[in-house]
Amino acid sequence: MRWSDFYLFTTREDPADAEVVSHRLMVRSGMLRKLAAGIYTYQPLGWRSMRKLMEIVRRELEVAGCVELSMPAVQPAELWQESGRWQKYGKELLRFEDRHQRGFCFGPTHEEVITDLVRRDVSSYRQLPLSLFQIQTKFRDEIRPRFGLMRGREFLMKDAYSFHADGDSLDEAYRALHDAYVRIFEACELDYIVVEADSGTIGGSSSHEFMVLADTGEDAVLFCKGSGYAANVEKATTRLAPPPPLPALEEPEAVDTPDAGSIGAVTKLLGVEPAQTVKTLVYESDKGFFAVAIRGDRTINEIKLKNVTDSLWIQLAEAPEVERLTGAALGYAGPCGLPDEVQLLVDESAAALQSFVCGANRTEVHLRGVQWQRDVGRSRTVDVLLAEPGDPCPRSGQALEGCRGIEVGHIFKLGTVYSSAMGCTFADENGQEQPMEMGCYGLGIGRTVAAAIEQNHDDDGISWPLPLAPFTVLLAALNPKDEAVVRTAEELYEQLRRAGHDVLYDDRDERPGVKFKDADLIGIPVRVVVGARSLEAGGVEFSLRSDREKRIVAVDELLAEVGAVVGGSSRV
RNA sequence: CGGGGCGUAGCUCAGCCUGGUAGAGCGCACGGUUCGGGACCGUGAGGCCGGAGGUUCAAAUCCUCUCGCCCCGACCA
Repeated sequence: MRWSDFYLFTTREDPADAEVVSHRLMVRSGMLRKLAAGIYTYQPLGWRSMRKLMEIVRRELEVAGCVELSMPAVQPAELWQESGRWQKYGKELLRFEDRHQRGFCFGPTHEEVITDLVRRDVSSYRQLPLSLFQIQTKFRDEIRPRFGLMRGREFLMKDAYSFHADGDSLDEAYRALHDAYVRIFEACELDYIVVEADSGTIGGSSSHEFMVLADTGEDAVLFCKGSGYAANVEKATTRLAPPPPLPALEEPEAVDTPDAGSIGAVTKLLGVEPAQTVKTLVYESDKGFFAVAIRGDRTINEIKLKNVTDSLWIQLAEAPEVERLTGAALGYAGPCGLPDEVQLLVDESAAALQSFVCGANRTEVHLRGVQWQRDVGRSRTVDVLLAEPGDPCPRSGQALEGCRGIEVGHIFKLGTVYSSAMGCTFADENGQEQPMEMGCYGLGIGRTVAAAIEQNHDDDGISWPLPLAPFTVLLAALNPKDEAVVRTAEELYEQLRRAGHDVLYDDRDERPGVKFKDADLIGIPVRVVVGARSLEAGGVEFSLRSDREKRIVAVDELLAEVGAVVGGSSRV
């Protein structure tokens, strides 16, 4: 491709509204342009990288036995009402009506559509298992789109769905997709880890996320090198060591604790460790009020809390509400003697304490020597603890390490959640009707490309991993008025093209400095510069974006040099 | 939705506090000098100062309302 024929316009200045590197560089390099919040045009250069990734994804999914199809972006409300998600999905689901006032939404995901398709076509165990995928534009009306392609509203996603007669078959497909994802991210040369994940509104049992490691990642991950355990903090568990026990008392003792509405103040006043106390927080949800008791030094994981309470939404109750329910000022809530309308949940970390200090549900009073069995009413023990770096690994007991990641892939075992709700059934060997076991497997196309930039850039611009580079070779003719330079460059351009290389030929009438700066910015892996100076030195200048070490290569050896780095043809 | 910030030329921004009728750099066009790391000189085009209302002799500037965008939080494949 000749630059002069291509559609590629770089900018010198950073865009005012871009924060993270990938967003900034994609805009500056002419890959991406915002149309509205979270909605972008992929300019030709950006689209080429997306296409490279899509080809890798297609290749590996087909190896894993998936078949490509394409489903509508606009979906009828009835399907979503049938699965129950028309109510459940919230404001992220972009809903609208057609001219006949029929309800529609712009698909944020396609479980309903695919389940509807398969239930119409498939009726026997003999037709199973099946795996289908598409690469398609989704829309989620995110509360806060940000970071360019990392969290857009409209975005490209590869989504795959599998259908099975039994759980073993689902396990098999799940593993096959897992392995395909591994091959995809390996092929992209990305640094990533696979973590256990919360399954969110999609629902279902088992779930793993593929995280590209990056400090700008939106997700926090905990992992243990010893055991291989790795989980999103939303999901991560730990095995906390109990604190030194406090002496048992005959009965709880009320202590005046003026101005001690926080764990810090209470522990100071009573001379105990935060870990020897229990703090109680009151939550409000669509399932009513919950008091959550957790060890005083720890934080509640609200994702886990939402899951264990099976609620659509849950949030800390407002102060007046808390005061009404506990009969005490904020900061003095405790597990003893709560009204019936409040359900008590006790985190395992708190349940493990034999004798502890907690709020008395009386303003400026705490209790000490409280014991669960003896002093606290009906409660449910749950895991709602936010695990933190340094906590013991649930498998090996070694300290967990923390890092941040960009979620680029997420795979779920859905079980029969959708097939049951929507009557996607088959006849088994005995002629009995059964709901199909389902899996679903997402992979963010734009997000992966953005993640690749987060991981591969420097102060001057992008440094593409070869497989995702929009072009693999940049050929620059430095002085387009110098006949020898132009002749050599044109000849090399033809040679490289004929050899099947994806070559961008910078034939613009620009000063050398501009060409070099642009070359660094757009980050094509292999750079070949033809200039009067290089010709004098006996050839053309050859360098890699990754190290930028330049050397002169004879014109007739260039093809071999490029081939040695790039391999064979790489065109999209 | 809560908190904070920003909307002025294609882009990045100054001007606003203290009202007097529009600026810079980059980019663009033309001419000249340059030509291996975002050149220089000259000339020029380009703005309903996000929108609506108000105050005022006079509003980019002050007030009210609105729309859009960004950041933090809650939320999310």
